Amino acid sequence: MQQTYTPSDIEKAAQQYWESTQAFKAVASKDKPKYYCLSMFPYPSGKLHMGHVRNYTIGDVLSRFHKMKGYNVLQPMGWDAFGLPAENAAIKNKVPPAKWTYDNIEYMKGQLKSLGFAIDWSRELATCRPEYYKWNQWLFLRMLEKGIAERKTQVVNWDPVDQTVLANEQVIDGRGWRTGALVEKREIPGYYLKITDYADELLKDLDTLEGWPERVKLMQANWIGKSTGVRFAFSHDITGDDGKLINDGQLWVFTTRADTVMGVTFCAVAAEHPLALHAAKDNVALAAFIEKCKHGSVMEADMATMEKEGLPTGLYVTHPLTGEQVEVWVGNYVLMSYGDGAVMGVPAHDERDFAFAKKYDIAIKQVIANGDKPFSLDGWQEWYGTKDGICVNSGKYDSLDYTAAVDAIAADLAAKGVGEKKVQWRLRDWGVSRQRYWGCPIPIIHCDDCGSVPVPEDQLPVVLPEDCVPDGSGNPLHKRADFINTTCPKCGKPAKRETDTMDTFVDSSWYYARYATGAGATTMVDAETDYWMTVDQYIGGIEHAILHLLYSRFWTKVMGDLGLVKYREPFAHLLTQGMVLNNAFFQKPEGGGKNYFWEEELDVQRDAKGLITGAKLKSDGSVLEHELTTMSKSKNNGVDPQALIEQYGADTARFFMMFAAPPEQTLEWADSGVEGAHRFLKRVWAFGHGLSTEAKAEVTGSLSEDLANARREIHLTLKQASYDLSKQQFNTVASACMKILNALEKVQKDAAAGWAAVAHEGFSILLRVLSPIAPHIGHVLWQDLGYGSDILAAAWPEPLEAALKQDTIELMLQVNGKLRGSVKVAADVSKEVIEATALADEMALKFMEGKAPKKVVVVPGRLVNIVV
RNA sequence: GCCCGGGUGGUGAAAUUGGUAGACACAAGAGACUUAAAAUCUCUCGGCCUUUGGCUGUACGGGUUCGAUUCCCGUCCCGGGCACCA
Repeated sequence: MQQTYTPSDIEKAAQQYWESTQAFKAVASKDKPKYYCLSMFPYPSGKLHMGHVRNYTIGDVLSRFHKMKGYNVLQPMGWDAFGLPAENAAIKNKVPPAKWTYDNIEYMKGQLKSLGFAIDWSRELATCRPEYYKWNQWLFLRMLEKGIAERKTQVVNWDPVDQTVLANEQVIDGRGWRTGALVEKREIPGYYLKITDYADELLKDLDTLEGWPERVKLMQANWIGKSTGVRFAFSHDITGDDGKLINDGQLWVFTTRADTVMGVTFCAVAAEHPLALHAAKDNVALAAFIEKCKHGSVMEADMATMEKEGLPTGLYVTHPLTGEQVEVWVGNYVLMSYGDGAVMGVPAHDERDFAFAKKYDIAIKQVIANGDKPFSLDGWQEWYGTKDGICVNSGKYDSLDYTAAVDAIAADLAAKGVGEKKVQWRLRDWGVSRQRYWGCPIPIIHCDDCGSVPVPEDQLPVVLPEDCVPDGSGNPLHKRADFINTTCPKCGKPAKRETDTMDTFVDSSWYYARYATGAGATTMVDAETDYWMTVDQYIGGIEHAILHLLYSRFWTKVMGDLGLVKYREPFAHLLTQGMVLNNAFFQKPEGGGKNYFWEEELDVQRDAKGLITGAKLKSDGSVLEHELTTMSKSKNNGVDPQALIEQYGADTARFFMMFAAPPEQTLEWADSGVEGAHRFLKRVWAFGHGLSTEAKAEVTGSLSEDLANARREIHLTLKQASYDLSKQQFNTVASACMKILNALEKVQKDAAAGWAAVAHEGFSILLRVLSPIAPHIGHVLWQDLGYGSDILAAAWPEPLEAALKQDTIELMLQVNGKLRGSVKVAADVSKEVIEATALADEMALKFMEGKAPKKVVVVPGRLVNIVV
């Protein structure tokens, strides 16, 4: 074997071996338990970044570990290939999104292959291929039939200059990212999937997901947001132009605080609410305010932080319990699309209403008391808003607590026929229509006579033309007569195709099932899918904790209800990988937004601790701001792993990435430890080279103390590493590899008889623990040292009790909880003997200062604490 | 603003989830080898002090406990998500 460690040769040889033996081709088989290990597929943005390397190395370590444990492993890979960045690239470079995407896929696939991942490439898919998205369309049509999909109106960001719908990401400080024009809210028709019909099951089934992190389940539960409240109506006799009562003379609201209904002093409605529009007809100021509300953001974060503003309508409604007249206001914080587009205002017991009432001088009426805490109008107190209190100033409801008051008030409202208890979900239906070109066409044909007609199944897929070049204004499909013009499937007259495409979350909601179908499947899923599903281990970024994972769970349940699959949940175990962060440098140009620059374009100043104190553009010296954020194409801060792979090899890149931090932890990227990882692999190689000429033998008989200690250290470390692997804590598995090598190197080669046996035993353990992380060097050394032909077929090592055995153990000695020394005792000694030994210890006596022990705490195998 | 995480040496981190704080590394410093450099190897490395010893120390302030990085309450800071980025 070669004397020097040359990753390029080693990695080529190992990869050729895997390729020629089809080592990672997954074949359904009942002989072994199956292990479906899935990493979230990448968006083909151009190059891999460190987040990808982290994600896929984690998946690969788990895949290879399970292969060695005797599982039938499936690890597939594919491309989340539709999306906005391809259109942005098209605008910039005048290249069709399809070409850009396919070129990126080809390059990134090469990068993934060079990292030596144990992927079954025969199952590769790209969501922009008709043979894949055909089934999006097919399932969408099934959902339409079942009433799970429906057409209604949606609110979008509209750029009036480009005449284009903007994604939230493209709205910067209320303006279009390219035009700088003030963005308007606009209502347009679109398709929704009724995920709210599944809210209950999506919430309940979280309890069955034992392999999911608690925090993700908690986030999903909060997102679904089940709350029980009361929906009730204020009455009015306001008539519209047609002479009829607006909304049948009822203003409906929903509240989770029905116990405070007696404290209502105003109502607030959304700017688009019929009462608001009615009042605005002869109120210029109100009309202007409503117009202004149209320019607000549709994003929840903006809604929650913006200044709450409102205007009175001059209209009054009647309180259903008190009969009092309550004024209706228009509030910029009330959403028409949420509930009934109206809310009750209880300033005394809702922080937002309190601020609103103070600002506009609306009455504040206390109806909840907490002990004898004084209620003051001066400032908001935390307790005003809590549910622990009793009703006051509430007539017959006085002295009731929260639960009793809600029950009584709900009953009275129900008796009058103007209200009822209602379960309310925070979760909203999933709007899937996108006014964008590079996505899966929605299979609908619009006919002047027949309306919206589903495309017949035998005409699927509706194929997206791949040669369009978007220019940023409107959807380029509108200019494609060959795509748009068709005939109505119902009446045969000329008709137009829907040009909206589907949300890319649709594509990623079921790809895991498609990987598992057999080659050449003629249905969406097949019998082989049943063998592989569910996914045993899913790995991906924590940023997907809610949306993608919730949509996938929903999609699975829909497929289940359509009889396509038997499982109700797609992912048994979930590992949420921490994000890889890097500094991003930007300037804020006039008109808002952020312009990002690559660090190479800048001079970055740092203080003695390495913290960034400032950054200037090399070209003109202008000053930049910086933030620590996720690596992404749009922020010009992604670190391409290619240079690392070329300089040090894939094994170093993988090993370093695993060593740098535990997988779930956020990682601030710095390559300062890469050298160390590489040095370690060089030492592994050198040790293997030295050992390759030593005869192999079983460890027998008694060993010298040094050898026995080294062997115990190795087996102890192995035990810890196996435990760490079960916890999916790979950074300490990597350091375990280093500890084993340190132990092996520490004993002199000629120290004693039996050295070679211990060294071979230890080194073969090292290679097996190391190989899931650094598979190339593991594979080649395993062969070169003659341990076997394929390390993947080798059994996972088990620590030997004989090697771990110890006669005496050392316990830490504490006096009053402070470390004062240690005591050595026989390993099998009783608590009483330990106590006696400790109390007789010189250091113990010194720090007891002659006082009698009050208590002696003995923790077996760890410590003894004398309390005086 | 709301929901979910995180904060430990100069740096990345570890601590078998209440039991020796800083394993394993990186960086730095000193030394060995070398004509020299690289590579490699050895040693030192949280802070303070009166240094074969002691005090102190896990963002900050309290609490529970024989014992707290770990559990509880409060505060500050950082990251993720907030429904059209993926």
